[in-house]
Amino acid sequence: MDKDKKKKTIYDLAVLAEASPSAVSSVLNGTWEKRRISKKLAEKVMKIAENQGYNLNAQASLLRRDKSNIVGMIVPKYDNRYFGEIAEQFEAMARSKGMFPVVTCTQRDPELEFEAAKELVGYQVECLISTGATDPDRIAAFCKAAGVQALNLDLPGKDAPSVISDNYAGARDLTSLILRRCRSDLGWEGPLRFIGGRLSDHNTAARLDGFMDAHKELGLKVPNENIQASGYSAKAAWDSLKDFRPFGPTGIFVNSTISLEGVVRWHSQLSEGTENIRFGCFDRDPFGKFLPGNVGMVEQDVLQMLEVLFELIGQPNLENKVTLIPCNLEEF
Amino acid sequence: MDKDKKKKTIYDLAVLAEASPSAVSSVLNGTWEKRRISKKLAEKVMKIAENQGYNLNAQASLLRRDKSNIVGMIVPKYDNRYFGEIAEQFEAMARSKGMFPVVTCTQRDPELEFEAAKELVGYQVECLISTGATDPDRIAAFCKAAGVQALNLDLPGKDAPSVISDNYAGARDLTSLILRRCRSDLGWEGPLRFIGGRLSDHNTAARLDGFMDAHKELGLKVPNENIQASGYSAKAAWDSLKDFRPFGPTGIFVNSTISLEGVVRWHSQLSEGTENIRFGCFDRDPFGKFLPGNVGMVEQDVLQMLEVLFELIGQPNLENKVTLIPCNLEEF
DNA sequence: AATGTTTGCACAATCGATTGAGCAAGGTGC
DNA sequence: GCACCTTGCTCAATCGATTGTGCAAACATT
Repeated sequence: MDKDKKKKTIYDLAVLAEASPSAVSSVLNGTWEKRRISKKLAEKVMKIAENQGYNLNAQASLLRRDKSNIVGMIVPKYDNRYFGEIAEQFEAMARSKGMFPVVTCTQRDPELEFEAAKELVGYQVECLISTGATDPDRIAAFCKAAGVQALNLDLPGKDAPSVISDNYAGARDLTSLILRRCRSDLGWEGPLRFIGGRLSDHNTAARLDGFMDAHKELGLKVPNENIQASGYSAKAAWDSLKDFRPFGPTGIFVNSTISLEGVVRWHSQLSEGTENIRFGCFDRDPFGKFLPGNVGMVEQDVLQMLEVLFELIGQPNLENKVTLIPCNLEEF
Repeated sequence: MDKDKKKKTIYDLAVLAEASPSAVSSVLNGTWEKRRISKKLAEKVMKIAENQGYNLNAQASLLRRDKSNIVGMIVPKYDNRYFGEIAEQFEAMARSKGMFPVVTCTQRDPELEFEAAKELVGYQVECLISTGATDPDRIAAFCKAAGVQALNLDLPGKDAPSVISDNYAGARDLTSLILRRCRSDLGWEGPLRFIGGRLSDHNTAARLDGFMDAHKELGLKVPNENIQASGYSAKAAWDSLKDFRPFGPTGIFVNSTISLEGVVRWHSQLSEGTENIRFGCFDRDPFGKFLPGNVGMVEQDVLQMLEVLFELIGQPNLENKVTLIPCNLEEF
C-alpha cells in the first residue's frame, strides 16, 4: 500500500482497475455520470483509490482546468483580533462556498505585499484580496494585467472595489462617547488627544475627520499638538505620551489596539491622577473592557464586511467603488 | 501589453524573443548560464518578460519539478497572540529560507484539520506542520503514505517529531508564583483552582501535573473540585466560575488567554472581594499585565520553537521524539 | 584541410489530470 | 435484416514549464 514513497496517480489506479486513466479521472472528480461511466466501474475505482491512499495532484488538475477556485488574501499582521478574525472568517466562508483560501501575512511591508501578491497570482488565484495594504493600487494593476480579480478590504484603493469600515462615523461616535464620559465622570470638557496610526493612511485620516467633527459639534477646538498619529506600534504610542503628565482630567482617542498597548503602559506607570483619565479605542479587544479608564471600543463588523466582499468575488465589470460598513460601538 | 486578459506564457515570450520556449524558460528560472544561453539572449528575454508582465505559472512549474519548496501549516485559531505569532513567524522564517509557506486555520475541528491536511498534500507541500492538532497522528499517517514529511508543533504526536513547550515546568513555575503571591499579597496559602482546557489534551494534562507538583512542594492538597478543565472557550471558563463567590482570598491558575477572558469577566462582576483574588495565566497577552489581580503570565517561546522546527524540516529519517522548549514566566 | 572542441541554442518528452471526440457492443424499432 | 440509438468506455490532445539530448555553427588545433 505505502511501500514506495511516491504518490499514486490516476495512471496507477487505472492499471489496478483495468480501466483507462480518463475513466479514473472522471470517477474521482465526479463527472463520471456525465461521461457515462458505469456505476460498477465507478465504485471499483473509488474503492481502489481509497485503498491506495490516492490524493489528487492539485497542480496537475489546476493546470488543465480553467477555474482554480483559489481565492488569495494578503493580511498585514496577526497581532490583533481584527485581522485575526478577518483571516479566520475569510477562510471559513471561502470553504463554505467551495473555494480554497490561501491567506498570507505581509508584515506591513510594501515590497512583501507585492511579492506575495505576485506569488498568489502565480498560483492561479481567481481573486486576490488586499487587506490593509499599503499600496493596493499597485497590486490591482498587476492583477488586472494578469486577468485576475482584485479587491480591497479594510483600506480602500482606486483601482479595485473596496470594502471598508465606516471609519469616519465610528470615530465620531467614539469621540463623542469619550467626551461625554469625560464630562459625566470627570466634569471635564475636552478636547481629547488622538494617539496612533498614520495620517497618510486613509483610515487614520477618516477617523481624524470624525474625531474633529465630534469636537466641532460641541464647539470644541483641538490644538494641533493633540494629534499624535505617530505610527502603528505600541512603542510609538508610548513615546508620544511618555513625557505627558496630565494636570487634572484628560481624555484620549486611541487609534488601534496596538497603540492601546502603549497607552495603557503609560497609564499604568503614571504615579498619580490615573483615575482622572478616560480613553476609548478604535478596534476591539476582549480584555479592553477591563482596563481602568477605558470607556468604549469600536468593533469593526468583520462578518458584514466579508459578506459584502464575497458577493463581489467572481462578479465581472465591477465599479471601483468603496462600500462602507458601519461599526459597532461598545460602551463600558 | 495587457490588451487581452490571458496570462502570458513562455510560448508567448518565445515568439516575441524569436527564441525557443526552453531558452525562455531557462532564462527565467536562472539556469540559463548552466544551459549556455548567451547573455545577449538572456537579457532580451528578461526585458520582454518584464514588458509583457510575465508571471510564472506555479502549477505548471511545480508539476514538472521534483521539489516544490512549499511548506504547509495548519493552525487551530487566530484568536490569540500565541497562534498568531506562530503563523506570522512561520511565514517569515519560511520565506527567509526560500520556501513558500501556506498556513490554514482549522477552527479546532478534527475533520477540517484532516481535510485541510489532505488539500495541502495535494498542493505538493514538502512538509506539513500540524499545530495544536486534535489528531496529529492521523495526519502523520496520511503524510507518510504520500511520502510527505510531517511535523507536530504545540501538541505532540506519536507518529511524527514534535516540538512543544515545556508545559509541565511552565505550569509548575506559574503555580508557584501564584501561590507565593497569594501568600505575600493576601496572607493566604492555597490551594489554587485550575480553570480551562481539557484533560484529554496533552498540554492541559502536563500543565495540571505541574500545577499539582507545585502544590505538593508546599505540602498542599488540591481537592478535585478545584480542577475545572471544562473547555477552551471564554464562556466555559465563566460557566465554571459563575456560581463561585469566594469567602476571602482565592487564587486561580488560568489555562489559556481565552479562558482568561471568562475569568476576568467573572472577576469584574463580583460585587465584593475582588481585591482578595490573585491569578496567573498560561500564555501571554499584552493587556494581561494590566488586569487587576493578575500576577504573571507564561510566554511560550515561539521563536525558539520555530527555530528548532525549521531545523527538522527536510531532514530524512528523524526519530519521532518530542522536543521540549522552555517557557518564559513574566511576573507582574 | 581534417579533426576536435566549445558555444548557443532547439527539440521533444515529461509531469498528472482533464476533456472533446470517437468507437465498439448491445439494444430497439420496423 | 437494416438503420439508428444508447451505453460504456478509450484515445489523444492539452494545460505551461522543465530538462536530457542533440545538433549546427564557430572556433581552435595540428
